[in-house]
Amino acid sequence: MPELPEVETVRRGLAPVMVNGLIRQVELRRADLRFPLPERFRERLEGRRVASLDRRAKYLLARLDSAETLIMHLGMSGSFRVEDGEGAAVPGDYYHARSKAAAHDHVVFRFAGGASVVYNDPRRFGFMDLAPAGANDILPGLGPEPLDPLFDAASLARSLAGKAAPLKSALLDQKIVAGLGNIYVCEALHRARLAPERLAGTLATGTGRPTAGAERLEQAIEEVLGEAIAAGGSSISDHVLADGSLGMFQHRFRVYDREGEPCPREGCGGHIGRRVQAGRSTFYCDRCQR
DNA sequence: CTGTGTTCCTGTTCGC
DNA sequence: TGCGAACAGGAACACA
Repeated sequence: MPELPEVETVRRGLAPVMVNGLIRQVELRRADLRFPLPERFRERLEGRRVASLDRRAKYLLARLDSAETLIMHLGMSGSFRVEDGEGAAVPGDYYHARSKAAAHDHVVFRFAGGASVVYNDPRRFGFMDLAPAGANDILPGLGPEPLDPLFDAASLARSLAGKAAPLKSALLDQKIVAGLGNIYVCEALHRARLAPERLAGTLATGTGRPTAGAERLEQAIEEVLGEAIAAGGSSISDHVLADGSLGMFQHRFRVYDREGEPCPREGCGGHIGRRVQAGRSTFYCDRCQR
């Protein structure tokens, strides 16, 4: 489920509970998620205080006062919710979250003071790991953060230079830009008026100067991610905020899951098509994306 | 090295 | 209504 905006939304929801919180107890309801949980997972967490909760790409990183880092990835269907001491949710539209909960609650972090953070993940594509103290390059191979000022059209064009892969595949590649998934790649390409099957290398030039297409794409990525974060992410089926409420950006999709509808671009007159690329559905306007 | 296809798992939706 | 097939936001891995 979650791409960068959803993970960032989750981070903001969890931060008030987790940051400076003391992990009193960890309950594991199974020994593995997508991968086995790391050695001595409970022992390394219990009694530790969370110094900060960061996000890198689609990963949540809880820095502990032991200098270890708890790495969490939500996979396709993972979500967190916050409960108070009695097992009821903090205020919010909890009903939605509750209906899916319980059966797939895999990990519970209980904090001193009574709040709990519960990880739920029906498909179990998510995972958690602990990076030891002093580990450098905790998440190797990830490309730039798209909302980092260092990410600009020139660096994007450089990353795409020489690539024979279609833009759709290239943007899903976390080494090129970190944090985009199927939805936001489709949305960014539409905003940039670039066809998903266009070859990535065509956005670079020999001179190192970015093309107009690369400029538009970089702008579109920043814009769509920023708007999505402001809307609390997109709730397709699983994404909920930590208080159980829903993200709203799914109502603002221009192409994703809109096959057959008219292109929302003013004066375009095209229609939204769907095709499978790299095994995933790609939605695009058949007229204004080139 | 590059790019594509498969796979992990469960739940929901769609067509007959 | 019931049932099987297709499909779903990710990413590691195998393979050509």
